[in-house]
Parts: sequence; C-alpha cells; structure tokens
Amino acid sequence: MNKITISEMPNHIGETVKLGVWLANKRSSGKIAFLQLRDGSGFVQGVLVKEEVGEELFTTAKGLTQESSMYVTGVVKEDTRSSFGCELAITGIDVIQMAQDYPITPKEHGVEFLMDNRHLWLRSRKQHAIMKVRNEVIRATYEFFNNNGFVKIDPPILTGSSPEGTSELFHTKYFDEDAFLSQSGQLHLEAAAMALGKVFSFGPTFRAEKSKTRRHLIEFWMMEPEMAFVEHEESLEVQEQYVSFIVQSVVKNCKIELERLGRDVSKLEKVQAPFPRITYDDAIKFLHENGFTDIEWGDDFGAPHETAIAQKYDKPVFIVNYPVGIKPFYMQPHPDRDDVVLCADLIAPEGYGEIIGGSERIWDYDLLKQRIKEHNLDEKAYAWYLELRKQGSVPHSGFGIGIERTVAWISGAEHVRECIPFPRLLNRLYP
RNA sequence: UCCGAAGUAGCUCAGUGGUAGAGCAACCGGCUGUUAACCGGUUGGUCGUAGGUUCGAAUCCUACCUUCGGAGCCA
Repeated sequence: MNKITISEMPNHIGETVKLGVWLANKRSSGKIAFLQLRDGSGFVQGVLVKEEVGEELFTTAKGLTQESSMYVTGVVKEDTRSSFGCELAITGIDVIQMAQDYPITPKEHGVEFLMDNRHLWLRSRKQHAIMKVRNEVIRATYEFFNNNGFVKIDPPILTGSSPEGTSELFHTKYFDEDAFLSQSGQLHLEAAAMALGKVFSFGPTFRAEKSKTRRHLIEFWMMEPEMAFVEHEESLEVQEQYVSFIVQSVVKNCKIELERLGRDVSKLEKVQAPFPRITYDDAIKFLHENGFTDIEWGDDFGAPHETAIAQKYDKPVFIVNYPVGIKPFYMQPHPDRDDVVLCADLIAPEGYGEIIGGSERIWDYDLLKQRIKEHNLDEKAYAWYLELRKQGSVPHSGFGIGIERTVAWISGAEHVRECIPFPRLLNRLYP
C-alpha cells in the first residue's frame, strides 16, 4: 500500500493509500463521521459511514480527540463537495497517540493565549498558510539572486561594532571583550562585495528597541544584497525586479494559501516593475498639500505619513533622496546637492509601511573618514571598513529587506508576529 | 519611555453596590453529507495582586503587576 501525503492525494484517485495525520477537527453522528485531517502538506476530510466500516472502527473514529495522531488507510475519492477536490473514504485507523485537552479549540481566542501556545498555534490553517507564504518568499529570494549572479555570504552575528550607532543593540560578553548581536550585516557585506562582486545575505537580525507595534520584532530576518559597480538608480531596478519576482512567485505557487488567508490576489498581481519614485522633497510637498502640518523638511516620516504617500499608488513606492541628517553615516551624497543622500525606502501598499531601506555607499576615503568623525563613531572599530576605500574602492550600492514585513504585506497578516515561527517581542521569549 | 484600553470558568466574554452568568472546550446522550455543524444534560470560579471605603465590593478608591493597541525608533 502506498504511503502518501495529503498534497499527493489528487494523483491517487481510486487508490487505497496510507497517510500519517493529525485530527484537526471532527463531526460525527450515529450514522456518519467526518474527520478533518492534516499532515503538514495539506488538509483533507476523511469520511466514515457506520454501515460500511462497521461498529468497531466507527466507535474508534467517534472517540478521537482533537490533534490526536494516527495512521489512516482509505480510498481516495474525487468529491466536488470538498474544496480540496478529494476526500478519503477511511477503512482503517491506527491511533499513534491520543491528544488530551488540546487548548486551541475551533472557536476564537485572544492573542496572548495564542502566543503562549505558539508551539501549537502553528498547526492552525491560517498560521500554516502564512508559514508556506514565508517559505515561498525565501525560496524565490534564493532563486532570484542565484539566477542573477549573486553569491550568498553569511556575515557574522556576533560583532564588535554597530553600523548604525543610534539603534540599541543586544549586548553580550565575548570572553573578556564586549560583543553585540548583529543588527545588520551590511558593513561586512561591503567587504564581501569587493571580493565577489554581487553578494547577498539572509539571516537573523537583532534590535533591542522597545518598539511595540504591529510592524516590529526584536529578532527578525533580513535579506541584504550588496553590489559592486552598481549605482543608486541601478540598485532601485534590482529592488523592483526582486520584489515583483517574489510577489508573483507567491501568487503562482501559493494559490491555496492566499485563498485561505482571504488575500485579494488582484492587488498582488499589480505588483510588477517598474515602481513609482517620489523624491523626499516632493513627498514633503505632497504631505503639506494634504493637511499634514506636523512635518517639516528635515524630519523623518512617521507611520501615518508613509501610509498617506503609499495610498497614492497601487504598487510599492520608492521615496528617494532623504536629507543627510536623518540617514546613517555611510550614504553617498547626491552629486548635485550636499543636503540629500542617494538612498531610497520602499513603502509597501495598503499601509504595511517600509519594507526596504537602501542606498549607494560612500566610496571616497576622505569623505567616509570625515563622516565617521562627524557621527562620533569609534574610528578604530571602523578601521577595516575604512580601508576598503583605500584598496581599490568602487561605487557600490545595497539594500536590506525585512522578511516578516514583506510576508505580512503579501499574506495580508495583521501583525508581523504571525509571520515568523516563534516571534521575539517585548516581554516575549516563550515559547 | 509616553498616550489609550483591558485583566471574571481551560478559552471568548456579559455582569457598575445585594445569592457568580452565557457560549465554546471537556464528559454523557441524541441527530445530520457535516464543514467554526446542531440539540439536551453534567462538570467547571482565590472575579490580576495587595490594601482601603461600606452592613455588604467582580462593581467604588489607592498602589502595584501583566497584556493589548498606538506613538517615537526602525526593516
């Protein structure tokens, strides 16, 4: 007998098969029982009619508790009454373990309770779908960069200095030295780009900020490309092509998941390069024309400002050339004016906020040295970074994309905490 | 850190000074190609913690704890 997964069932119509499953839910009566089964690859309904399967098996089925594990055997039947297209006419059940008092019932629950039970919550249909979307974003990311001549580089997670001095870092000991958990691999990636041309990283990032919003995690995953001989505008083109690629990959490969999430796919289908660009100057002008009096040239945008700008478009929008004063030390000044830098934030539609931050990097030794001084950074810690500008320095650009924010946008999730398997939040390190 | 909201059964909530409630879950029974199934019954409580007011407090007051939403900061 074939041991298969639920996702393989449509290819085995009419066959007798064996599946390892959990019981997601059940409905039963004196005559017929419906078992909602899941195995990780999908969800399917198993059916037992008492007259056909006999008293003993029927009683076993009725006695199963939510999330009990078992091997089931049965005949795969095409059935249009099931949204999956087929069902399993069960002929045998071999219980592995009976679950007891599974806490997450089919009714509604609060966030705190669900987060305390995150290790079980992941089994639910919605969470399962979001994790599949996340996986597709990651898979498509590797495909895109591998197809475009990038080399995957893993920057260190334990570091001795910070790329952006302002943000708070997680502190730890490194034997007798101080060390910090990485909040960006960018500086090391710049070194790698000088060795390998085009590189990208994909890994965890840590921010000890006391942020408490639906867009923030303490530990999150970031993907950071860094490209030698690539100038700002060229970097924007890579960004829009990459984002279009991952969104269309999800649309193509996660149809069942997007439907289960109730996502409006037509909005995702519109996400095709090129994306609109608006300068910081024009964005400020636009905000002033639309009644925002709480922001002036030189201020950074708040969440309401970003949302207002994003609402003008049905695609993600680049806001380019921010004032030098609100951006990190390493960004290349605009060639025609010294008050703005060659950078861009990519704002996702539908109020999901900033998903990418990127820039062209300063490649001139003297200017970078001056900026390090201006920002009161420890010149010793940045000596190796500065030396890159002495040993065959070239124009180069890069960006960073927050995976959970991207997944939240694509899947339509309310909160980034549902877009990572085990979120680390303010006051949450369990489970 | 600041602003706002909330803590009552395993879960989701109602109860604004006078005997602690409902739905779901669990358990028992009934019934149906069911699909957050439905119907009847049973079990289930230190009302976040500490103190105060009162004949009497889940309810009013004070402090603290925890959580949620938002702001700032960022991806």
